Amino acid sequence: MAVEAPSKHVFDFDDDDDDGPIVFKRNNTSSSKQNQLNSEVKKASSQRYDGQSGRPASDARVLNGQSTGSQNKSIPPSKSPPVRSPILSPKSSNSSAKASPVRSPVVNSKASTSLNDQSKQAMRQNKFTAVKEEKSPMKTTETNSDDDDDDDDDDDDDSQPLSARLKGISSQGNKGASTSTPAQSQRLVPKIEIKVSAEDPDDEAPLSARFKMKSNTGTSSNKPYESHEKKPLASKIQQNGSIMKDKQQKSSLLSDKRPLDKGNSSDQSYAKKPKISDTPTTLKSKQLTVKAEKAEEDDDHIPISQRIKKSVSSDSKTSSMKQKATKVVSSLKKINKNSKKEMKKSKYGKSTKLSPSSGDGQKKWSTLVHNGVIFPPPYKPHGIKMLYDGRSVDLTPEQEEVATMFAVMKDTDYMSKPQFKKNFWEDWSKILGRGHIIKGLDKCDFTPIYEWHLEEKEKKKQMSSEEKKALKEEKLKQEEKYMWAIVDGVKEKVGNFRVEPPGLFRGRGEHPKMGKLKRRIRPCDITINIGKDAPIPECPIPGERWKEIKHDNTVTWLAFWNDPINPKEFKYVFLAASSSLKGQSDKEKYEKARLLKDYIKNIRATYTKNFTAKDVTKRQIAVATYLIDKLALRAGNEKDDDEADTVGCCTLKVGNVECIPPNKLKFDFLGKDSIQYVNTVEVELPVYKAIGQFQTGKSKTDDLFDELDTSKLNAHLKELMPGLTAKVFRTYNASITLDDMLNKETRDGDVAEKVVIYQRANKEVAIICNHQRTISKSHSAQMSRLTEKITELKGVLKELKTDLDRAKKGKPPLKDADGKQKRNLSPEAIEKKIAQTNVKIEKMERDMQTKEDLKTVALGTSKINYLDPRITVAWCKRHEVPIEKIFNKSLLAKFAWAMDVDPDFRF
DNA sequence: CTACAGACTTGCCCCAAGCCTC
DNA sequence: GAGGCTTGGGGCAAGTCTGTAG
Repeated sequence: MAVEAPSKHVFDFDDDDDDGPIVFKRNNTSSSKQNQLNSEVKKASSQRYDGQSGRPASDARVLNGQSTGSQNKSIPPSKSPPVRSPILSPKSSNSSAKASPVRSPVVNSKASTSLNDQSKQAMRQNKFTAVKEEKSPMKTTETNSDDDDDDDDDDDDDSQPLSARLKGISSQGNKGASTSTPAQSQRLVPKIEIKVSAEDPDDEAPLSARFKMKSNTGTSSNKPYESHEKKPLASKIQQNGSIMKDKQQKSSLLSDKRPLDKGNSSDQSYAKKPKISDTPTTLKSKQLTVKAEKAEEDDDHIPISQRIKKSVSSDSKTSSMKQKATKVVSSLKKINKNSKKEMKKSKYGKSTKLSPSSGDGQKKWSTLVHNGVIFPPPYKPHGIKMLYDGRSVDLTPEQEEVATMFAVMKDTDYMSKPQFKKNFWEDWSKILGRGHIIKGLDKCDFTPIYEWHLEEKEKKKQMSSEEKKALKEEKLKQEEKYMWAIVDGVKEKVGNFRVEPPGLFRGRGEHPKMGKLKRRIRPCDITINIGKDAPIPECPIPGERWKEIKHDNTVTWLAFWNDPINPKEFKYVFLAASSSLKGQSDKEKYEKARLLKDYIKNIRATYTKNFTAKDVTKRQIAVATYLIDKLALRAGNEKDDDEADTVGCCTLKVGNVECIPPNKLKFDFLGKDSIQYVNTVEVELPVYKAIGQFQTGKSKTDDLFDELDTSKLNAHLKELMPGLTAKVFRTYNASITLDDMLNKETRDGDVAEKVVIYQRANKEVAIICNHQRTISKSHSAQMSRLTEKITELKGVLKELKTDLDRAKKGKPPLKDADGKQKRNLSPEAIEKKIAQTNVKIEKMERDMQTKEDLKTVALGTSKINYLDPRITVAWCKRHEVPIEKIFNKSLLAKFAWAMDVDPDFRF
């Protein structure tokens, strides 16, 4: 494997999975990004840590945690025990996964969602209302200080998540508002101080720790050989984490490994250079500094409710929990060690920052080694003859291949789409050639091929598990070498190293190109990006060669080819989500969103003021920003005619918005992936009026915001906050909603109950973001089965009650349905049974409700992309919920960078 | 300033595995 | 042990956003 080759010094280490530290290194190391990350990290962690450091206890803890912390942790022996049962984790995952996905191409799922919509609306409405009140903007500006964690600020609702507001409106509105006040007062109290320390037994620590280990092993283990090399960072990390205690040293070593600038760079970051790039940097630096000082105030941003909780709970329980949590997570921490260090530094040094992540043009890596990509096997003709006009037709392998692509899609919705067939025919007929017998699709009968396909599928299914296993291993063996890359000396998983196979284009919605042939990609289509000193990957297809070899370390892709459907576009091969490169940018994304917290008040004030601006563009920007903020709409870039006709905020058409007096707007449009967005919301009157103005004199298909496009909008947003773009609002509102809901609604209870709270918050976010899924085909069957079971149980209950009455009178129970005599039980025993049955019924009814509620809501997308994992990790630590209950294995790997967060972390 | 190229992130669905129930 | 349901991850389409050339 490629990996070994590079081996570079560094590499070797991998073996030990333990070296958790590696991860850190990365962060540090990675040059530009690293910096950023570092900086961010610093913030984030530092914030809490550093920032807090100012603060009493917590800080201390943190610090310790970082460097020493690990030691401390290690101290508690308790840990070890917990570590073990890895098993748990899997289960947990299940639990977490609540919503099961269903598929079926329903476009309008939304309709079904009506309920959701309602709730949404409610929420939103609240928001709106709330918003208005908030207006007092000003603060922000000056405030810029962002802090990472905390900032102070306003207590206003601004900081609050939309959801909060919304809710507030609906029913709960009060909570938010009322609560808030008190909260503030309390907020300072916070946290930590109490942190008592840690003694807690880590027992609980659970899974996460173990998990990590596992995962590592898992990954690595699979591979026979080197556990070392192979292990993904994440795993390493985790392991490290767990191990860490002892290992700190190691970590250091590791860090050393990363020779690249990185390590240093990280330092720099600490140092904080005055930002390079953009504004963001500046901000950041500011933030940092500010933060330090502010520490106390910080919480202002936090929704009151949250604060309250913090303060309150924080005390004893919290602290203890924290400790525990910490421990649990501690393993993870190790990972972060480096980061922590950085943070510390940052504190001191604060300042600098790194360039913003994107770091355009910035160096993303110093050395990059990988093995290129793997191609799908060549087509193997099956020789099954399709029919044309009732007669079997001979096809060349090439013609047959494309015919098979079509035949196999027989039972999909695409077959009912004329556009699909038309495009397919256009491409296939070219391959058939002019004089071919087949003159059109109408007389084609692909059934023989379809049936052959079904048989093949069935054969595969019927293979013995040994055969399946052998096949799997064979595949793994072939792919092994492509699965890993070595970035700056660290082995990282590659995301999509398999070249896309040929097929028919499955565009979503009414895509004009659906059905077109996506031709086979060959080596001569592929550009490889690799380190200068790395060996160029051997072209896996004999006699062919790569299109081009590049050594561009300002980008993260390992390879790309032009999309055969749209040659102007590219298909990239990137590292996996668990890689530190991706982790860094993920973290940066969330830090930016957190930064928005400091500016949001001002931004809202600004757009509110501009609802009535004289200048139309200004007014449109104001209204668009409002919609993006309140409804979490996407920016809405312009699209070409050869793409599906979907819209986002800036591309809304007049017909997509209906004004309903006195001040409601009904939105109905197809958004990304042609998912319908339907929502009726109450808006502030000026917004309502402005929309009306934008609509007058236009036809339904005209642009609502005719003066606007995403670049203008984003340019404006950047004036308000460095680095701010439309999509940041989605991240911000999603994360702050989660943070707020979790903190408001979590109560004492068992883990399962807390998980339900989490799911509910997750669902709220999914609704805000309009993350839908199609209703499972078997949904209604499942529901009726549940209903039946419940009915049955109720029958049982009734019988039991009868038996109970009789038993009390000393009579024997009645015979059962089969006429058999039932066992004679004591009244106590029957009562117990009744109670058990009741519990069962309740649980089933709850499950049913959940299933119904989530039938069109997809929770996964927000979890993966919008919810700052630190919120979840910190909450888990605070409430002693094993992180595995919320994050599955891949999310744990993806969010390795967040595991070490302080339990007090608030978005 | 616009259009386009380029580089990522986000998003839904599919499907093989694993899990659960009977 | 079979069959149905759930899950996790892969696949790849479809967005966002930045930089640059003209």
